[in-house]
Amino acid sequence: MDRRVEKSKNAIMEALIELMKEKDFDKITVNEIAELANVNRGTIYLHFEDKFDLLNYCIKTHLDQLFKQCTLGDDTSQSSPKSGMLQICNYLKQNIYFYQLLLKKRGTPAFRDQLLHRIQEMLQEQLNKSGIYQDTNNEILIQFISSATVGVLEWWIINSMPSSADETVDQLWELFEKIQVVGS
Amino acid sequence: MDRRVEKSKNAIMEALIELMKEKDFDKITVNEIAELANVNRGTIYLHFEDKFDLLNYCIKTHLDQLFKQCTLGDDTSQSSPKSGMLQICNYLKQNIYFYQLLLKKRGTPAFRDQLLHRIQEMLQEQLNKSGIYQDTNNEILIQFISSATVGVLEWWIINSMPSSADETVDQLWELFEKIQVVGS
DNA sequence: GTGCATTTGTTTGATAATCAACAAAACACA
DNA sequence: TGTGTTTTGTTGATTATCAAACAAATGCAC
Repeated sequence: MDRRVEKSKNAIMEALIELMKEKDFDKITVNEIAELANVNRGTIYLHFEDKFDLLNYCIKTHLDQLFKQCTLGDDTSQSSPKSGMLQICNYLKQNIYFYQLLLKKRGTPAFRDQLLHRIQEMLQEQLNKSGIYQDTNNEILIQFISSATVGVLEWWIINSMPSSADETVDQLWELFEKIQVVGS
Repeated sequence: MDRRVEKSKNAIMEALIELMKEKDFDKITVNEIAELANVNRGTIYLHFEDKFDLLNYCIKTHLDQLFKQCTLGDDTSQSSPKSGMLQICNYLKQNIYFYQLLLKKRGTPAFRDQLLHRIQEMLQEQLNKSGIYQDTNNEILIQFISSATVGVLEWWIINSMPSSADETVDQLWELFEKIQVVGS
């Protein structure tokens, strides 16, 4: 990708996030974003459909980073689903401000949706690998687990992570074991 | 000025300064600057003759900022030459790392020269205003005072500002009074 | 509602920055 | 000294960004 588009996109994304710290998403004007990003307003429309497209791209980029960083450890000895989840939690912790912002502020169910989708994909992959639960309806199972997981993560983030990452994942895994979706 | 050239120039300048913290000026390659600035190498040549031109521009920009900020207080009640010098010292203090870098590292007598020149201009203006010493040779006087002043500043900066700004300016002014270049 | 101001998307031509390639200069080193 | 490598400046073709202007849509006060 051309240096220029990368720089512009980054500046625009950062500007949006910065502005979202101060005011509601739909109170933010494209002009403000352009100004803070130090970019011509037209440049924003060059890369994004509109404000909403920009927000989605923003979220996507951050989730990309999260999942990339967390599957990066796959080549090490530790690559169990549980350690993957622990990595995710630790990454969330590092960027708590950003994720809290996206979950607390209304107007961004898009974030929850994308996160849910990612978790579902991750689970699907894990299930295919492990081969367990081959006989049951995977759709329902995935829906069940992913919703539960995202719910817990959502709670964990919004409440400023009252329990430690390890503790949280441990408890989560205990529940999984009870459902017998992971080896007890 | 076009947004793009400002952004590029700033990135390039910052990159050079960043690199000068680590290695000697003439060991720095244009490629490195471009890389760190995240700018095409050609872009550097678009704005600057070469490395040396860039360095001079760097220094000029920073001195511009210094003197602009320090003559900005002119509309307030305090605008005496002494308070001006105090402002300069305080500004130098704020950016000590940068100025120390330029004075300590060899290969940048350009900085001392530019600073001296600025001080001389400043003095010239002050002398024209006040009208004192009309009868003596202004050239020599300016040379004398500016050299002395820059010398003191140089010492002050290189030695990590061992005395406070007020203290330093007070002492400097005491000497000026002895030469009767300012009212005692 | 009516009018006024702001915001949105889009378009224009002009310009800056990009990449890739190049020859010449400077450098390293056997 | 000669040779291979790095760095330097420069070039040409292409793309991204710019500023300014515009009509349509939206919002807001009265």
